[in-house]
Amino acid sequence: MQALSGRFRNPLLGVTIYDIASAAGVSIATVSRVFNGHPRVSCAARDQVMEVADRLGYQPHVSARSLARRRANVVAAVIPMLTNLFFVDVLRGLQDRMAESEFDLLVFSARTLDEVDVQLDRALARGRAAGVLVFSTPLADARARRLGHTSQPVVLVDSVHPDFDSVSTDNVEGGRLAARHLLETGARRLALLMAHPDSIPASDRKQGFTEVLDTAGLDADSLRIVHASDPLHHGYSEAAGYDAMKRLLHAGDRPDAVFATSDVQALGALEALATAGLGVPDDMRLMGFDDIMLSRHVGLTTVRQPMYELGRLAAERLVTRIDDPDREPAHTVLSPRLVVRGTTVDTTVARSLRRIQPVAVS
Amino acid sequence: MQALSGRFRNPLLGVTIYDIASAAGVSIATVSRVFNGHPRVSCAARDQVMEVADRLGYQPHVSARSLARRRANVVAAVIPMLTNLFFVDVLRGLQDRMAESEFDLLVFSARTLDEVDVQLDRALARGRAAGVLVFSTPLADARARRLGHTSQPVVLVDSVHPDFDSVSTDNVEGGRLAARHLLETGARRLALLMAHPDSIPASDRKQGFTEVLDTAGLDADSLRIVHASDPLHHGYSEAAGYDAMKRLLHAGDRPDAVFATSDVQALGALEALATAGLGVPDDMRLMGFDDIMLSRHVGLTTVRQPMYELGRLAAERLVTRIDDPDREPAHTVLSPRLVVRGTTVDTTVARSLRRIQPVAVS
DNA sequence: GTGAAAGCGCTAACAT
DNA sequence: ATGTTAGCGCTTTCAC
Repeated sequence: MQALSGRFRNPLLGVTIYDIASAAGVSIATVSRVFNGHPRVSCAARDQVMEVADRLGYQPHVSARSLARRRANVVAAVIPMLTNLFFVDVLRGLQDRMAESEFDLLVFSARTLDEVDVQLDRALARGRAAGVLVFSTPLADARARRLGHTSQPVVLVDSVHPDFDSVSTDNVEGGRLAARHLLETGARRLALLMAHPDSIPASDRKQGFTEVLDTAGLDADSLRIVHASDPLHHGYSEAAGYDAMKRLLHAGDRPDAVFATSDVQALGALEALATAGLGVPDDMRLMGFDDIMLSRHVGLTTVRQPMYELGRLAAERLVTRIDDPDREPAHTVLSPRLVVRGTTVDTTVARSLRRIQPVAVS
Repeated sequence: MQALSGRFRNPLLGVTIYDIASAAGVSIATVSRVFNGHPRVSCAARDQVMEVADRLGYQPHVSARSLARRRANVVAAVIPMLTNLFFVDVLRGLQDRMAESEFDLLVFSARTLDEVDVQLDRALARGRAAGVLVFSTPLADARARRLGHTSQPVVLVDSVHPDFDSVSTDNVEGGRLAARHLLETGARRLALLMAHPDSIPASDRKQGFTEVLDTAGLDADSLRIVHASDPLHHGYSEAAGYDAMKRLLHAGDRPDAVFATSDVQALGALEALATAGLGVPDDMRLMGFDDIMLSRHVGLTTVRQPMYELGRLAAERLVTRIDDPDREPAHTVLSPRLVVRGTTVDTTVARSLRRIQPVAVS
């Protein structure tokens, strides 16, 4: 066995296939084949290569590999508003699925939807990622074109567009669940705390919500709608909820039930109510959307999105599409579920309900 | 201006510097120089190159770049227990700082400390990352050697080791703050809800905690210590806290104050108390550590770690070290802060305290 | 089954 | 200031 060749450098930093090849007495092609599970290699050669590689602590160089293969070994996730606990669970699902694949996960987070475009460009950089997951981002023309112009597989999470794979929750149905529940508790003067009006999920929830109210025969006056004033996080923030509730209370003619388009908003609203000295659910019923971890502790009634599954499925879909880029876009829609807690019904009732419908720990 | 050369492929997929060079009538070296901000290029050439690159939608290929430069364009963060809300805030700080740099962020999460080693290997793969951030991971010999053997810059977050840069909170001091506060509320029969005994942060908090009790002259009998039974998440979980509190109550001789080594544990403990029909703070005082977002809503007294700053500083430190790998390891220790809420003192008092010491929104 | 050789797209040292 | 050229470490034909 001859000594390591002239290519030898820092033994820890740069063991290359050349080093392995010369130490194992084979060509670099054989080494490469061994590391790519190529079938046409003799057992003898394979064993020899593996032994040497092990001894020298060889690791393939990821950039060299992806350059030669013309395929990146990471996927990118573009996530606006990581502050929203919603994304934490989704991210977990994503992580878990990706850990099983050959891909690593690049995370780009954005505080506003404008920042999303910047991060999207970073994520779509040539050779950067084998695929991109785009979270909760309305795909107006410019952005859709940008995504369409790339040959990279794209999967939309929590938003929908005909040209791309998507995984989302049935937000319209979620809105219906909320409306039905509030009506069932006896509420008649309702209010809707909206996120930014551009937000597709929020609009969908609104649609389902108002649809049920219409069907129930409530007139237009019985629903008040308050929009988030702050564009930050697209209105999905405690501050936005707090502020919206303040304005709602200030306007007089207090509603008896409020549906916020997200839990974070609802929590802000809850604080505004506490500050105003109002009790929940006695003075006002309140519910949110998402079922983030916090909501269980606070006892907030909400519509649960299967967040972890959302992340896992999205990752699954992306991996599938990377392997087969030419399939038709598929759209997966998950069902939301009502979770009744103490902010809409008397707590003793809520407790017994909770016992029947235990909180899922995903 | 001649047409694109034979190297021309998919106009969207693979515009290379060769395409730009021939279209702009310069050499590839000049194109490269323009894109690397090299000073010695004429304005004319620069403008011409930029114009063409813009028109053709050129983007440098990241893998090719990092291969040629011998430097990756991403940094990796290895994060155990992403479920713990603690990490969410740290991650935000990280993200914000990294967005300002040339580096993108690769996230590796692990559910247990064993998984950390697997993810660490992925993160340390040759050519993968320009640097690695390792979160909350005890660096026993094997792991420290593994990290020492790589030439990649490593920054420890929430743990300390002489060989590496680190950014952490003064956990011993945090433990002291907790003990002093509980003593001040009049508590005399104390209990400590520990995470896994291997956890360095938890041990440090314990050390500070017991130190103050000793100084105050409490005998050994007045402190009961319960360890997390479940190794998952290293004991930093609601389930662990719930279980530990159950065992504590079951053992009889109820303590009048409990310090949990993390907020998530404290929340679990809180549930166990509620289930047992015990009130807080009347029947028992309870406090945690971290000050995750949830704690404010629940009204949990706790010791706040500056999580966002932890993330930001760690990122800062890593970027610095990548630029200058030979500097001495630096250790930054941030100060924790007591945050008094309703689980240790009567709520009206807590409210007035809160007014004086408003919750920081980082 | 194996090796030689031609790239992958870029950077950087060396010329001029 | 600009071009030529030799890599970076790997994959992948194409011969044999």
